[in-house]
Amino acid sequence: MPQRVAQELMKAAENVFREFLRDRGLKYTGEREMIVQAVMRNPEHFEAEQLLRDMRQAREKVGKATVYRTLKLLVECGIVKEVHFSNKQVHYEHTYGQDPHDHMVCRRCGRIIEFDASDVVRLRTVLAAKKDFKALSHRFQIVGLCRACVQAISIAQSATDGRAVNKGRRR
Amino acid sequence: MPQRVAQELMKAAENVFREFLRDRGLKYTGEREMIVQAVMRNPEHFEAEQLLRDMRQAREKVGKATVYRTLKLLVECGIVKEVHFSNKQVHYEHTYGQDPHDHMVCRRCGRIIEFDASDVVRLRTVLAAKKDFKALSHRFQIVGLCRACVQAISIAQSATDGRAVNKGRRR
DNA sequence: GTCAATGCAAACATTTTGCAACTCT
DNA sequence: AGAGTTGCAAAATGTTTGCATTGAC
Repeated sequence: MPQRVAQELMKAAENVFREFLRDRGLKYTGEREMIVQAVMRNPEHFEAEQLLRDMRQAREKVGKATVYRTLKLLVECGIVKEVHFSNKQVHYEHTYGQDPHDHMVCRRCGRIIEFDASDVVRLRTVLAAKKDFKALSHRFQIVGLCRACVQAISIAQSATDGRAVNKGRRR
Repeated sequence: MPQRVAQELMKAAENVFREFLRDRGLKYTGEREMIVQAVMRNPEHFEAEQLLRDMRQAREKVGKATVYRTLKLLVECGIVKEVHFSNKQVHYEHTYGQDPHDHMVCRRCGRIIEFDASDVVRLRTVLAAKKDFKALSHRFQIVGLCRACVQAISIAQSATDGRAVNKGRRR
């Protein structure tokens, strides 16, 4: 069943992309088709390099430049969104057919937890109004500790209670 | 008067940094001192290269690597915060002695508007609790249009009313 | 047939690192 | 004295670009 849904979503996304391209006089090439498909079958969050690896593993030959160029188009057309977690590379996520959400990022293990964005959307509108600003979108991440890591830390903590900890350590 | 406040803030920041370093067995070198000062006298938001340029203009000789290394320490110690506006390079801002705030970024002219973060802090706590997550900090930006740009656009809009616009354009 | 898209490699921009010389403490 | 720090230049990333060739419409 998820397989079926995924299939339909993928088709739908392909159509959206094709129309988007047609409207601008751009071409729906074989490469672009392969890339939308790869995006849609990739995990929720991915990076450009990862997508490329995935495609090459699937024996789909595309150039790195094409992947970057196409991702840009997919962002413009709203199928994919850029997310900036760390500051190394850009992360992408497919948003097509998904409810708007934002992320909590665990500082310790890197785990990503999604949550519904409607409260944030509500808040952004109120805040923007106060500054005569027109909010169109937002970037929001909550950084902290997931449950497992809170526990892990409190255990480590109690094991060293009363002793000096972490003094003089280097980077 | 702002000069006087700035002086005091700068001293205070220097002290915080010095203590932070001492606590970890690191050294408070001449270079590090120059860098904190440069940071504190720089505009609210800056990039590493900008800081370097600023320091060289002020005849303060430091290596690029040292600037990057020291900025990292300043972030750890809480005097400076990383902000990710675009995705080119990291932006920094000094947060020492400032009220927590977040940013609205105008999509058209790049203008940055700050706003008080307390509502966001409140919201992040509520949201985190629902997911068994412990919020420590957040990144939040509202992307949209500032007043001037909303106006500019609506004027441009009415000037081309009734004509086909922006079809078939390339990148 | 035309205009756009591709792939490659080279260019880029930013940040990090290895290492010998130096400097706080 | 000795651990930590510096600056330089080289390396590493991640992304973009120029251009000759190929392909969609």
